[in-house]
Amino acid sequence: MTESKPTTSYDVAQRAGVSQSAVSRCFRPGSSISPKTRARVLAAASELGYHPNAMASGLITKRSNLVAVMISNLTNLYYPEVLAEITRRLSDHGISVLMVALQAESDADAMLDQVWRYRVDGAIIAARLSPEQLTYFARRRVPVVLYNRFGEGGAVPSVCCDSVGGERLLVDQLVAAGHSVFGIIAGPDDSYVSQQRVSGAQQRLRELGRDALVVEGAFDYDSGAAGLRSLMALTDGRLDALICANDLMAIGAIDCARVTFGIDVPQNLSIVGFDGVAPAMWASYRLSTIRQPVRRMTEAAVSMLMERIEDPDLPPEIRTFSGKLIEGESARLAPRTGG
Amino acid sequence: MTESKPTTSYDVAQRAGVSQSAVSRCFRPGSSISPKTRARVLAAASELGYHPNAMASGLITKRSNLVAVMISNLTNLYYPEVLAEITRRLSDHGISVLMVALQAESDADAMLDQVWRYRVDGAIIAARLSPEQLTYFARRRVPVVLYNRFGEGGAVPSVCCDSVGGERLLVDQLVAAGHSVFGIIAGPDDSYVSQQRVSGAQQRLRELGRDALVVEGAFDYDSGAAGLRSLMALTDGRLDALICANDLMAIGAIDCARVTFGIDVPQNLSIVGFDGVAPAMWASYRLSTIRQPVRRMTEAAVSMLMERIEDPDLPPEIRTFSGKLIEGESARLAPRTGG
DNA sequence: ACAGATTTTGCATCCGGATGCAACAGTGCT
DNA sequence: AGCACTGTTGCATCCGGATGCAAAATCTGT
Repeated sequence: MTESKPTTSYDVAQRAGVSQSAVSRCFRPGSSISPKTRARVLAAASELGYHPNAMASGLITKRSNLVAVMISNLTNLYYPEVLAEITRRLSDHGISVLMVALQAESDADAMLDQVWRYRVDGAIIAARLSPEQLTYFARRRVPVVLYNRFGEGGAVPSVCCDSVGGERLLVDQLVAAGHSVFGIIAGPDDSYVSQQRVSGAQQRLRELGRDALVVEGAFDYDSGAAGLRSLMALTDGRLDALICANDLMAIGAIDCARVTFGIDVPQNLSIVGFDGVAPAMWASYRLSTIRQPVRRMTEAAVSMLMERIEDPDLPPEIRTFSGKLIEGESARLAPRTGG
Repeated sequence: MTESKPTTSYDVAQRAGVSQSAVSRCFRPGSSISPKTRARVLAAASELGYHPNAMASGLITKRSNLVAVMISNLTNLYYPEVLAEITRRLSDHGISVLMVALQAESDADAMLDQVWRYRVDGAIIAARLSPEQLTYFARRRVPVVLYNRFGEGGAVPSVCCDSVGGERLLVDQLVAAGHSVFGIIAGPDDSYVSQQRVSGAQQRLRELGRDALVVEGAFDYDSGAAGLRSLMALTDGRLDALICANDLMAIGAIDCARVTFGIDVPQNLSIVGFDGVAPAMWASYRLSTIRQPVRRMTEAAVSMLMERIEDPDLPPEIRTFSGKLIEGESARLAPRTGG
């Protein structure tokens, strides 16, 4: 038994003996429909396997109920969780996700073309877009929430984890525990998160009268290892505290320290990361890091977006969340106060 | 300068001094348009920032250019790469991804409702759906490709990595290397992949006159550790070869072996996994495993789907890919022939 | 320059649901 | 019964592009 032609609201209307309008109103919350008619229509609909056509309704209501979620490097361990959370929360609002996975910066325009064609109601962006691309959203009045990014001098709503505060926390602990030779492995230098984390750490180190060598990484495992090798060379092996701009590089550095240099972490070298991804908690690493409150951040991102879809004129807002220090065992930290 | 009202093909037509039909034909490959008109239209379109409305065109062509990608546990380390690959490949075909992240089995129906509403042209499914849900796709004539699943007795097109063959390879090597007490940590027992992997391993062990204890896991890190503890208890610590149904459990088991039991892996216990996820290659693990050819598999999934979108009457087809043995260092394997 | 072949163009209509408006039914009250 | 009022319903129309068809424009060959 194959339903060859898809059922429309007219089919349902005919079967239920009502007008097409009535069917439409049944599936549209807030419309005026008598319980009796509603029941008849819903019965007919389920017999026919009817599902309202989102394209037709989007066409006339100008609401696609689609939100673009743009993520640059999905393989970053941190983002899958974010994506899953966001998708789930949006679907609670009856909204589906148009997935946009960006590889290089280059293909962003081609991907954005898709976004425009589908007339998404909004976008959550965890990818690097150019200022022009961002303002284009504004020009088209498509609400946007940036995730761990910062755009247009604060004119774009964003949800961030407090990188500066997190790094200060880590630095305080490392300094208090008596470390002396500091190294930092940054992320790609066009990354806002990396800039924040690195400068947060540097600033606090300076405040405490310390200094740090910085090398650039790429937020991935290999560059953590490579970064450590560079820093070991630069410090003649005297490095004793390593701050990595994310967990993945910290993990790469830990492995490299142990395997390549035979260094005991944290006895002879403290390594800290940032993010709180799942592998950071694994027994081989027990990374000392700052865990981003993903649940609260995604919830904020989604609710900020929904508010702006309802009222596009809401002023931009930047919500910053504090990360939680995970003591772990990859760094010698100051003994807990009152512990 | 805010474009308050979105531009339509009529606006572009007016500006270019042509009819709306001409504009439409400019954006539809294969339509008859003179180069001169085309240029005029494209100029006007770009001046106005025009993007065809995918909902309007989908409504009339009955092609949404949307494909649902359904993934159950995004946090599984293996799927993000699959998702990124699939998204990229689909977008090469001008198709966007409607992301469906399933948490529990329970909410599948609610999520599917979204899928039906958007009249997706097809679906790639890496999630457990009920037979009814799967046949519903067929009834609605929406082509589907399963990813590492098996449906309806082979009546649904699928792309799989050869679990049985992979496990045989691993077992052969483990047996040849002289292991004697085998344990298996399975995945959830409703997982097709787990069934295949476990029975593949068991079958080959039996052929070689060996036997294995099996405990159930959940495809995650913790259940790898828990599984190892169970097996150690069951074997009085004599376990010397552990086959895990995926890498993540193998990693959990390695950590548990080293940290909880102080066992040297692979000297006193060989552990193998399956998938070839990124962390499996990390220096702390160097997991001996079977790497799924993700690129080739996603390419196959996408092209199989595209073919069936063009011609929905193509017969089902199951394409199985062989994984590649990664020797790693988490298991003592047979010396390579000819090595 | 002209008939005929070919391409380009515009017109009108369609896709499937949403909604303002007017007609209609049902309710409560005098 | 009559009237005002709230609650339902159907009609007609609209959203924005796609496309069959016929008219118009361009090209071909002589």
